[in-house]
Amino acid sequence: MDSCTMEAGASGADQTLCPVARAQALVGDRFTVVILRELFMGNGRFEQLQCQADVTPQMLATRLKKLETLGLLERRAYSTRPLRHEYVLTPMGLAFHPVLLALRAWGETWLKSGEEKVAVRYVHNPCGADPGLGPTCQNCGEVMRRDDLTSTLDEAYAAERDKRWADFKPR
Amino acid sequence: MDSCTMEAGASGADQTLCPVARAQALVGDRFTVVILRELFMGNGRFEQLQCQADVTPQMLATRLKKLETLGLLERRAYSTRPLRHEYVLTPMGLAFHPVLLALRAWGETWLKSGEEKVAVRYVHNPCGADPGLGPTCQNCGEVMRRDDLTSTLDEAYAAERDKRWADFKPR
DNA sequence: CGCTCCCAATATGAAAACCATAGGGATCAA
DNA sequence: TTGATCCCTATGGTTTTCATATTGGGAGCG
Repeated sequence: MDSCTMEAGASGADQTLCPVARAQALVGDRFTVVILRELFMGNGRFEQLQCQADVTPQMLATRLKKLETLGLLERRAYSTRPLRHEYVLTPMGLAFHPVLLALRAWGETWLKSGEEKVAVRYVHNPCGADPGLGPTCQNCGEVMRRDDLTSTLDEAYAAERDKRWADFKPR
Repeated sequence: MDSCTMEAGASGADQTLCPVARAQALVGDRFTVVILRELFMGNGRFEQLQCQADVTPQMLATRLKKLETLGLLERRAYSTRPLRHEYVLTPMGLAFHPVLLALRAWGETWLKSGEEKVAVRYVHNPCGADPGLGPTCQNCGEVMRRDDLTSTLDEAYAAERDKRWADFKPR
């Protein structure tokens, strides 16, 4: 195993008192956040992650091990006979959701041409309305909690994902 | 200039419809987020950034150029005669604050030994109380907006930063 | 058994990113 | 002139990441 990839931040990022720097030392690379996004979307299988996060299997294996070691996710067997595992977020991993929500809001606001629609639309279950980009529901004002949200992919984004999977696994 | 460092996400991260992946393609490396943190703290000078973010000058220069190109910050002359610049966040950069807030909350919650105090304590100006880890003020319930917050560094964290600066610039 | 498919990784060598260190140009103070 | 400060660039070696191919266990099938 490549040791350096597994370490947090080499120099002193894991010793600083700054929580942002600490978090960044764990999560600050090109893949981890996107992998977490997939896990939040319910894709926990190796192949799916590799496809949708656009990661090489090596990087994926390394990241998953790291995240498991850190306690953000755990392996769970979804099939015993051909022993197969999927990756599931732990409470620590689930607690990361607000970061993704904030990143989504920023990306939707600043990184899109006006043409495009919101990639993932939510329904805020308690009030039944679209909560917007958050962090609070624009309709009822409550904080957007993951448990209270139902998500729907925009048609174009769903198509993009389907295509990726189709190209990844040619029939 | 090394071309690859400047590009977003190589393969297709800037073409995906997912705002998280897009944001991650810009910001997803070991330095950028910490640099942004420093800018939010008001440290806009090259040397300070280099010291507090623990980055080599080369990486820092590259990242600053990238962030300027992307529109998150701009160079501003703070001295004309020995022409010196500092780096200041634009609206697009300022809009990134919720992400740092979410990262801070996660880091404070999951990445600290119980011993340590909160590294940065806020006062929520409208209500005068400590808003907690957010995203809404635990006292008055309003969303934590950067403009409404006054920050104080914990003594230990302030000492850590002072020491870094002292070691960086030996008297 | 012999063959193939599926899924989850690993191996390997090449390419890119990154780091440590040193240096350079501009200004100013002594 | 000498030294000091600040911002940034250059060089060369180390580490990480990528692209591609391959392994290995188990199942299904003839």
